[in-house]
Amino acid sequence: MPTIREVSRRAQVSASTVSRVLNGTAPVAEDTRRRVLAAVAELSYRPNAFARSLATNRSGGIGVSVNDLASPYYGAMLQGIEAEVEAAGMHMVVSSGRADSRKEREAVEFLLERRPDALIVHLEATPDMELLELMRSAVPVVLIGRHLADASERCVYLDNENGGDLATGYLLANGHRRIAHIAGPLSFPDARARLQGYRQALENAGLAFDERLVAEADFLEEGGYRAAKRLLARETAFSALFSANDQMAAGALQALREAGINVPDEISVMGYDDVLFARYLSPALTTIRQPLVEMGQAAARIALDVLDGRETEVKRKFEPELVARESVQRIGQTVAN
Amino acid sequence: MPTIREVSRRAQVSASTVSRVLNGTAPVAEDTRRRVLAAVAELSYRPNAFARSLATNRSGGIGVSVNDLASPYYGAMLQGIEAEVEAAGMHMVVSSGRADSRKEREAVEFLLERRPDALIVHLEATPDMELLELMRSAVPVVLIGRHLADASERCVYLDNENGGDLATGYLLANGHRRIAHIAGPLSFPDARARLQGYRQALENAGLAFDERLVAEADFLEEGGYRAAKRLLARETAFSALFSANDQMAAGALQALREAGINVPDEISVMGYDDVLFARYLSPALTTIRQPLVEMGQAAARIALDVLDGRETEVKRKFEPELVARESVQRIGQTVAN
DNA sequence: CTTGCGTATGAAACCGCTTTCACAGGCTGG
DNA sequence: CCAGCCTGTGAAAGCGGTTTCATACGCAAG
Repeated sequence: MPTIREVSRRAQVSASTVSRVLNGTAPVAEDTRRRVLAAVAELSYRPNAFARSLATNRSGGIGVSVNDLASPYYGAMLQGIEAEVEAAGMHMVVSSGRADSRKEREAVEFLLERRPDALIVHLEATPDMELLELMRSAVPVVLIGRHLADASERCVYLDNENGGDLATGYLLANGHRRIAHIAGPLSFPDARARLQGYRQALENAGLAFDERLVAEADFLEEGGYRAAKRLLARETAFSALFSANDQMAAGALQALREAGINVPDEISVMGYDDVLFARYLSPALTTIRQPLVEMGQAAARIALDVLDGRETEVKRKFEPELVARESVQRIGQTVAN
Repeated sequence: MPTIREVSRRAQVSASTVSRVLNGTAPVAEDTRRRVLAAVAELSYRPNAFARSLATNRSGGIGVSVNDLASPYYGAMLQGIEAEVEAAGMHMVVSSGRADSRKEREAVEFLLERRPDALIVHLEATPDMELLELMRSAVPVVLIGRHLADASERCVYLDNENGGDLATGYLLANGHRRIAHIAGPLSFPDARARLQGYRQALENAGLAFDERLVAEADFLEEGGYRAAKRLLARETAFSALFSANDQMAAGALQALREAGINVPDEISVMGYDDVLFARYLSPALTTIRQPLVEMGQAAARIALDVLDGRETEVKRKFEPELVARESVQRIGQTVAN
């Protein structure tokens, strides 16, 4: 591996000059500049990233923590983050927190040790207080998928309460009155907000909240499957089911199928997130779209803006959007097959 | 941020000693050791990762390149890699190559610039020659999901030909004779091998290969959907459809549904990969399982072993396994609903 | 013809760690 | 009793960049 000094010797200049040419930090005579570039090419020189980091105190890395690398939900976010980060010539260091407060803390610690220039985190299990403390640390932190009133300008989030309301409202508009809900882990703000939106919509429609219609699960397929079974076992009739995310909805669909219940003829099902596979479920899942890729991009853009000391004007609050497909149907109606 | 020198002053020792305590690179008297540790704690000192990297020429990072961060396929692999890499106290720098030979090259270049200690790459579009050249470079490279005869010990892969054969054989065993195939991009070795396995199985069964039964697509849902439509439009009857991956199978399922064709009563569908959502499709997808998480782990383990100069004894070649669910049915039979 | 300024460049300090080398002191074995 | 060897420690030399500071040069202004 050639060093900057070797390049400088070959180009008959000092190391400083090579550095200046490469970084454009000071004017260099056109002639010198060409010699340097030629030497760089001939030796196929690559600056040593460590040395550069040490000198500049910049790693060029953005630490990213999400819950689960294998989930389509986080995958979409990562994709958005990656696009922006790499466009800025930086890279992502990713680690997952597995939705456990201790593990989340470890993941953040882990990333911080690598001295990233900024952190983009999706932390669900970490309490607000701890989050605020983290955000006071030296490295800029952007929160994704969560809103903290005290750090609003560093949060990219979706109005989940509105989303829950939208989902439930759509079911109500289709004539449903007995609407079950599979909630996410209620220790997560997202899950609570969606549940809250659900209650809100019921209330607005003059319907009483019935906790026998609610089952808490874990945002995973298997959990949704089991939650649906529990709901069914309670023998509290319902004509529609709103799941707090698509993954659980997929599980629920399976549980209903196994129980010989036709969706949407007998029970309508509503998801949340609009992950990629939602449209390929059968029936294609009606759901609430979260613009995950865009949210990832926004988070990255904010982080980069903060790093460069720019005042950021990126959109932070995203609105949920209903995506009507086949799994919800007007009550009483039956689709001809 | 305290430096090692501040710690050393506080503990009344030299910086060397602090370094030795922290890294365990040389024996240190128990008493000194305690003083150092105390000073570290009091100052909440964290070694500067850049300086350390510069001195040791080790970044502690493993570069990982996959095609698509949002796909369940790569997500599972990443998960496996992450587990091993973090257990070894290292981190992942990830970048995606988007299955395009130029972009793949860029992604690798990008990672190499960050001086990772090793590279784990899933490169589909890059030609063998270029791959071999990459593997001759200074940093250890592990190939995942692809086999190069000339670098076998650095490849973690699945026997895809066998997988294609297994899938097709299962359909044959269920009495199917007219079996269509949605292939992946034939520029990818994986896709070619699966197609080859398909031909192989047909041949073994004494059936002629009929290219009208094969449609090439892109490994994505949408592509599978369109490929299935094309196949249907050809009016070449078939009773079973083998898709080279689950994502395309999901799309195909949708196309068949739209065409009013019942799966599996009229046409059986076979996937490949067993990604998470496969079981939640309707009908639940019968598929070929690729142990993606394990393969990711194996790749990481090999990389770490090479780094430590250990002779690795990790399994490299994985065997496909059939997962029978509901989308394939014995020909002529009809499941009671 | 000075003076002064702007431009282009080099020397050297510095970033914070690891590691080599030297050495002191206490033991061991011949 | 002394040579030789451990064990524990410090000083200093890197690692390979960036950046500050000084300087040389050319040219315009006085």
